Amino acid sequence: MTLIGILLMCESMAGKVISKRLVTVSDVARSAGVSKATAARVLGNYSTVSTEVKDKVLEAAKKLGYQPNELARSMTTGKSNTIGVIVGDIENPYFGLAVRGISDAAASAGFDVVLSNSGEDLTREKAAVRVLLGKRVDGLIVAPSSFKDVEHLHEVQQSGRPLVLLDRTVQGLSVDAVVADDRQAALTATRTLIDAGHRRIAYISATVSDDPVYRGLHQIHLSTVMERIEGVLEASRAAGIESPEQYIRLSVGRRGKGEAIIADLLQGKQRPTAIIASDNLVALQVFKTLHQLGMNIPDDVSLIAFHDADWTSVTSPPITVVSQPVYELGFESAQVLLQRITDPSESPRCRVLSTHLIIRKSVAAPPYV
Amino acid sequence: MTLIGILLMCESMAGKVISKRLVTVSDVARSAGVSKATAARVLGNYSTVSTEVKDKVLEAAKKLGYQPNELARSMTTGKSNTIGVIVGDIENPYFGLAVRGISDAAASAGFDVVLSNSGEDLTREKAAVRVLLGKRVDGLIVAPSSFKDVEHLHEVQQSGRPLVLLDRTVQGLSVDAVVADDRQAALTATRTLIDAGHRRIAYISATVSDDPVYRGLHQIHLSTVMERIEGVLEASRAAGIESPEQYIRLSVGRRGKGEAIIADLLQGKQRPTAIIASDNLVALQVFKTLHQLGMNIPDDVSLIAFHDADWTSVTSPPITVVSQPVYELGFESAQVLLQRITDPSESPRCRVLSTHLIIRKSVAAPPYV
DNA sequence: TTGAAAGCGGTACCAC
DNA sequence: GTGGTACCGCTTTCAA
Repeated sequence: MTLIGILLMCESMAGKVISKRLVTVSDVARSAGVSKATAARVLGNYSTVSTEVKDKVLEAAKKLGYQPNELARSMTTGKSNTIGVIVGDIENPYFGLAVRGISDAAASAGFDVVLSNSGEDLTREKAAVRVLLGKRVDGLIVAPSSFKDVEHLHEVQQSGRPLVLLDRTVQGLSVDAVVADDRQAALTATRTLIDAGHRRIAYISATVSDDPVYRGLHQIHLSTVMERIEGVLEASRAAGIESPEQYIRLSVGRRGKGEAIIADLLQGKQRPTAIIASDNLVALQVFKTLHQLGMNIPDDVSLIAFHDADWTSVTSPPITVVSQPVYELGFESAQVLLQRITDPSESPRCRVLSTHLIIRKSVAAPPYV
Repeated sequence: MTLIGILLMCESMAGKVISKRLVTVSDVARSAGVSKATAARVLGNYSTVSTEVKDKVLEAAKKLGYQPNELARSMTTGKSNTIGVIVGDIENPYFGLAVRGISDAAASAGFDVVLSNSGEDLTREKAAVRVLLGKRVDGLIVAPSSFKDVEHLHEVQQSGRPLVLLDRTVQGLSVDAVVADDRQAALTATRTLIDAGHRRIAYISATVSDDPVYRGLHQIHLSTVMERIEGVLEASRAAGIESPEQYIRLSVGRRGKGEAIIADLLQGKQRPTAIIASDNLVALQVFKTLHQLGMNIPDDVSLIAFHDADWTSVTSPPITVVSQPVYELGFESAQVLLQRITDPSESPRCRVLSTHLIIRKSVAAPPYV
């Protein structure tokens, strides 16, 4: 019916269909025989208008198929009712779930979400920040791909729009953040393995690095990775394990030679007897590599993976995992952001959501102690 | 350095920090001692400006920390350089992957992506369409949650902005679409099971319905589901199987009593000997239920699942799957959309991307033939 | 309660 | 090559 209205209008205009020109407040006003201001008042429902005039305008609006131009609206008000989100990799179920948390929180507050994918690339992340800021989002949620280079995040703050960090923190910036207790999680996971008798424990991360062999913190760009490595090392050292860092490997991402790196690690003579995988993609690669090598979980190698993806319970053996409150991470970060948008006065806080270990069947005593 | 510029400016303004007011073209023009028009020309890099003036403007812009207001830009040009995307469930890795395809295609053409989540809810989908249209996206990619109710999609077309359907088609609307060959896929999967000796083949879908038992096509809202059911039934009938529809079940989604529905189905006296799962979430539930029931794959029940999620190869047994070109579905749909944005003249086409079966170990002969 | 008009921050067309 | 200015579609004073 609305559609018919549009068609009629278009055709009535000198007989030829004009589909480009959209219906504006002025059009509605003219059609309803009132001023533009009055029409605007009822269409944007602010101020007060007499009931009869209001009806008249509404009717005209419906007849013409009026749709407000949010761009124009945002331009005058300065608010877009939109929050920008920049994640590392939307293909990763981890972020998918977090984004749903964000969407849900935003939607229930009447906010829209604009999503950008940085691909864990700092350059793209910076570009995304510029774009989103350019679109005048009311606030930004970012999972920063580097905790070292934060100039662009600083610019967000300078623009006066609130910023919330998701999943990861950065250095040298006073900003709200919602993260998981990665250090503690790594500590717990490592201790669990140590308690089971392991002394050679590998941590395998997907984080990119020139060298897959860990040489030091300078290779690390993600706060989560750093936290976890520190957690692993702390637990190891507390147990008197010597040079535990020799078993750390990086760059085991989606597109790379991850399985080769894992195979190398497992074929050294002093091979690890247990592996902690930084996410389930890494866990998957460990699984496949182990299978190819004819090794068994948990008899030959024990495994603990970060992130309780739903499938980790149906493998054989089912995988012991660090369960992270991913949805909550997203939901909470959006909550914080919306709060800051409403009232920017409060000072930044870092919220740490806790994880817990879900014990399944992928951890056992090491093959030879 | 940019930041310092901003700070200086703010502080130089009567000593108090003014963070609200953003730098505009006029500000830059004034600072550079040129007209607004000239400044605009270099800042928006159109038309021609002498090199020296250009440098002067650029310098002033950098000093003040000018950031273009894309909203204003879009308003005058009528283009936002943004495409809107509405998917059913971003948490589903299937859509996550498709969205990455879309993002990649869009990014390489200099377009941004605004994402909305319908949650497979028609009302939310309609709202999302309105919002995105209101934000003046240049085009829309939608995975429609119903092929029957398409009024809102019609409105998109009426607005003059191109629309591309992703993964699913609708009825009564001439529109571009990029989908997989679901019917053919279901046909092939079913035949594979029939060839293995199965006569009682269940199709289990996540699509919501009041009644988990299939009574007829009127329960179905998704074109993909319809296509697949038809494929299953056609292959079954061709093999002389009687009333194959008795084994179809619906509503086995994330939040529901999916496992109970599956358990019921498997405990009937004429239980199916093979199952086709509509996605890997369903497959997962089948896996778990079977395990609880003490049944084995493939000895007691054979399984074929739609979507080759990475984990389906590490279960035991690894699952035979219908591999869908999900990333390509997204990438291609964006390509088509961008093409339509550039040149709206061509008439709509439906592109069907082909799937293929990946044989693994979850299919065997039925337990008793 | 209603109307007229001044912006918001750009673009684009017009003279000069 | 540059400057002046009329828009884009809406919100928001300010008067009437």
